[in-house]
Amino acid sequence: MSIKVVLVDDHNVMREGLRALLKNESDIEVAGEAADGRSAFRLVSEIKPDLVIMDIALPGLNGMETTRKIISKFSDVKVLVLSAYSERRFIFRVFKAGASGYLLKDCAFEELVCAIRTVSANRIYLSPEIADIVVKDYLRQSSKNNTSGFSVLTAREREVLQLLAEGKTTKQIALLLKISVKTVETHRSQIMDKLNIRSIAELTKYAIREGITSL
Amino acid sequence: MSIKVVLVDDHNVMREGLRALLKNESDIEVAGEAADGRSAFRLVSEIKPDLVIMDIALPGLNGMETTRKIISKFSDVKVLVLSAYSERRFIFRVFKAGASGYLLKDCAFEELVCAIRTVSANRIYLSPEIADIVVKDYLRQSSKNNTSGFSVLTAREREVLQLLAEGKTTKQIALLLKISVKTVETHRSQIMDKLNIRSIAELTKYAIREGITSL
DNA sequence: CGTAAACTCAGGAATTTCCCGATTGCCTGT
DNA sequence: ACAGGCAATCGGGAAATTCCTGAGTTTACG
Repeated sequence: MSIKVVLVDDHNVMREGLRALLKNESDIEVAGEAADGRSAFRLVSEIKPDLVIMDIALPGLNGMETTRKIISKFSDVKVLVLSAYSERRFIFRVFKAGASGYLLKDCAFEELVCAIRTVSANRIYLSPEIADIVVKDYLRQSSKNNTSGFSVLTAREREVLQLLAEGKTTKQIALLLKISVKTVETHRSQIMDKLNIRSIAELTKYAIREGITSL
Repeated sequence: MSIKVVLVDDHNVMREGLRALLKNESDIEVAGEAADGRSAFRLVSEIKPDLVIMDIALPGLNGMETTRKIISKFSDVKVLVLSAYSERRFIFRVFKAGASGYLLKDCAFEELVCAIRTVSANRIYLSPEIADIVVKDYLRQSSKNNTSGFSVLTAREREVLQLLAEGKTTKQIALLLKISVKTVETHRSQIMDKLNIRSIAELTKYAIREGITSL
C-alpha cells in the first residue's frame, strides 16, 4: 500500500513541482494539497493521510501551529516539515509540536523522498544541517529552554544584544551599562557562541526576528 | 527550436520541481540551474540561455542585481522573475533592472509556462496580481517615488551592502568580488557616509528595509 | 575633450576583536 | 555547610579591522 501524502505550502508552483516529482515514486501518492494552515487542518481531517509535508511560513496559521493542531487530533498522522528556515527556534518548536522530520527546501529531491519513507516508517528524519544544530543544542544541554531562543540568552546578554542590534559600539554599551569594555566583549562573544552567529549583521537579523529590536 | 531556460533559485527542491514540471513542455528546455546570483551570472555567460527564471531572494547577489548584471551584459537574454514577494519596491526595481516578466510563486504552473512563452516572444508578462499593482502605481504616477534611497547607492555599493548585511567580513567580500580589501573598505565607508549610518547593525536594518537582503 | 562620477587601491595610525585566563557572588543538590 | 555550575565581571596582549587621507583609472556624457 502506498503512502498517502498531503502537501502544504503557500506557493502553488512549489506544490505542483513536488507533486510532479513525487508522481514518479510508485509508493507515494499525493492525496491533496493546501495553501494555508487552516485549510490544511480541514483537509487532513477529511482524508486522513499518512503523512503531511508542511511548510513553516504559512498565512493565517503557521506551520508549527498547524502541526500542533494536526498531531494533537490525529496522533498517527506524520508531519514532515520542509522549510526554508534552519533557525533553532523553528526546529525546536516543530518537534515540540510533534513533527517527525525536518528538512530544508535547499535539499535534493532524493533526500525528500528518503525522508518521506523514513518518517512513514515511524522513524524521525533529520537532514544533516538540522541534525548538526540539534546535536549542538543537545551537547549544550540547552534544548529544554529553546522555546523561543529567547531563553538561551541570559537577561544581561539580551540586554547587550539589543544594544548591539541598535548599532551601539562596544564602548558605548560599556558606558551605558557602566561596565568595562572587556565585559561587553565577553557578553558579545558569549551571545555569538550560543547563537552560532559570527557577525553583527546576522546578530541584528536575529534580534529583529526575536523581537529584541525593530527595524 | 525550443526555449533554452536557466533556473535560478536558492532552494534545491524548487529548482528540481520546476525542472520536472518543465520537462513535459516540449518547447522548453532547462539548460542549467544556479543557487545564487553570482553563479547565475557565470552560468548565463557560459551557456547564453534564451531566458532566466529568477528568484529575488538569493544569497550573495540578489535577484534584482543579478538581473541588472545579466541584462547589461547580455541584452538579449530575457529574465522572468518568479518571486514570493509582491511588494512594490521589488517589482519596480526588477523592471528597472531590465526584467521582462514578474510572477508570484503562488501562481499556477500553467501560468508560469504561459509567461515563459510570452516573454521569450519578446513581450512583457505580468501576472494579474502584479499587473494590478503596476497599474495602480502608474495611475498614481508614483513610480518615481519608489526608488526611496535606492538610487543614492551605486550598483557596486548595493552589491557590497548586501554582502555586509549577510554577515560577510570585509575580507570575505574582497575575495568574493576579487577586489582588494581596501576597495571594499572604501565602498563600505562610502555607503555609510551616504546613508549617514555608522554601524553594521543599522546598515543591516537598512538593507532589510530596502529589500537588499532578507531576514 | 574635459569633467564628474564610479571603481579601484595603499600607507599608517587608531581602534576593536579575539583568545587566553581569572575572580566574585549566587543558586542548587546532597 | 559545601561542591559545583553558572552568570557577571575584568584584564593582557597579539591579531585583525577600521578609520583617515590621498590618489590612479576607467566610464559616461555634454
